[in-house]
Amino acid sequence: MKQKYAGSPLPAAKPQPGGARPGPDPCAACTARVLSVCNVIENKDLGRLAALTTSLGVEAHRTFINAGDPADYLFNITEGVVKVYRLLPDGRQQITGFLFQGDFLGLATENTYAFSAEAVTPVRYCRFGRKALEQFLGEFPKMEHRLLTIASNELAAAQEQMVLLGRKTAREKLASFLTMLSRRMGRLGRSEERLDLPMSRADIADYLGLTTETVSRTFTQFRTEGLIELPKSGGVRLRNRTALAELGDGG
Amino acid sequence: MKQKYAGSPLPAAKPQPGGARPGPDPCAACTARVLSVCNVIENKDLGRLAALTTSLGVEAHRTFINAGDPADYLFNITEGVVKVYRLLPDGRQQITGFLFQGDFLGLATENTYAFSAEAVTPVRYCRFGRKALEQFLGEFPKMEHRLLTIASNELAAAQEQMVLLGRKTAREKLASFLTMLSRRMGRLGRSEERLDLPMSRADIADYLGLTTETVSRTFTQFRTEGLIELPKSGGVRLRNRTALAELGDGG
DNA sequence: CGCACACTTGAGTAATGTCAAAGAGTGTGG
DNA sequence: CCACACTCTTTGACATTACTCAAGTGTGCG
Repeated sequence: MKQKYAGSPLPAAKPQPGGARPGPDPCAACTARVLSVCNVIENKDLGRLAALTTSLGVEAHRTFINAGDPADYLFNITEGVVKVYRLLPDGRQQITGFLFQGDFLGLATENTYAFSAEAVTPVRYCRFGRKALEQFLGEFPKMEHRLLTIASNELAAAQEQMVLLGRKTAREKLASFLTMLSRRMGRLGRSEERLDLPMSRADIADYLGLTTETVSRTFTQFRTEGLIELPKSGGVRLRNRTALAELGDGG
Repeated sequence: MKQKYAGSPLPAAKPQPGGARPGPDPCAACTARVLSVCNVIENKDLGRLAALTTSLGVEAHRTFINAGDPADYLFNITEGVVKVYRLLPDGRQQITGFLFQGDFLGLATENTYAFSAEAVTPVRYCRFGRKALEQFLGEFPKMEHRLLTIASNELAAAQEQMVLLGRKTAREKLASFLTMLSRRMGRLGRSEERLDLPMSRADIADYLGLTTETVSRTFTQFRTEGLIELPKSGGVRLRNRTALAELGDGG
């Protein structure tokens, strides 16, 4: 199996970059805090937040939210990559987003989740009880305000993705995807040129509304055209980010 | 021109169902209030809300939000149908949503709008200054909470639309659209069987990621199969809503 | 009455999907 | 240590859905 992360055991409490560390006040030590919803809570109140939080790890390929399950928790990804998706009855899948360090997950107005979420790599997250978090939000309106900002951002991203799915060609879709990922990694302080691509071709296809074959062929096209390199070690190197960004914008 | 609403003049202050009426406390008289974000504000505070509000009307086919413009206002649709859309540089259009009575519009985190909005029929809306509304939200956290609920609902709808755009066939897309519209009209207390379809075939196509021709052909198919009727007077009658709903769900 | 516009229908095309097979990397067990 | 099995990816041949281009129909408005 080529799968880089399959079955790798995930130590329950191993301190790692971006992970919430165990201890009396894990939130204070959380290296993902600056990236996340928690950054609006002052140090003196972090203990309160920590009290609602459980830090958990899941191995790659484990589904930790199932569509239809009671929506009892909200999540904050502290490490790893998550895919959020919906299924049609016959198994067709649409991935609605990939989540990274600092991303928030679980906003729902129904009593059950309308989506599923699966770890693409080994993942660590903080889990909040819904009821408890709602009470906390009542006391800290700053956090509710922050959540509204996050939701607004996601809404804008969702609209952008609708343009991609409804109106872009396969080439434009893949170029958009690589550009988005590159910018995302930049914001996380990682390389914008050399991307890991932890998700499979099938996942990329299910995110872009294509098939694996079309994704693969388009990668090959881009390589042939000198836009990217596909090292044997995996991942992708963007050789011409400007051209990719323009192509992705339909220019 | 078949266009039912083109150029029809819109009296600036004519009282009409769902419209905010002029007067000392227009919000108190607003028949769209129960449907909208404003329903969390108690009667005694409605005057405060009314003070930030301007009730305006636009004629059909007028664009009242332009992508790229400063995001100085938020909107609450009180009457009519609005399309929200994004454009690619070469003119390809993706409609991200149709808005009806009571719908809220304008959440944005950037300083400029990332989308455009155009009246499909004559439209009336309440307009809030962004700064003023933000201050108001600080005083009425209930309203901020309500906005978060609205944003969460929209997020769920956006994910549903991504499934449609990325994974459904033309038939499934149109069936989903008709079903969604039918349920929407039901919630507004209108007929779920007899739909107006104020938007053009081109708009429907731009919403579903199709062309007008494909939308037209699929309508004809549905009519041939006895799923719908297409009266000369316009609109559509759903003859088998159950079958349409199943088709739309990919069942 | 006739133009303008939206909608429908038809014919042919192109982009992407489907089906099939081969290549490549990784882990397992002999 | 090597061979096998497994999965992911790539590539090829072909099929199909939906798009493009084009013409024709219908309706409202000037």
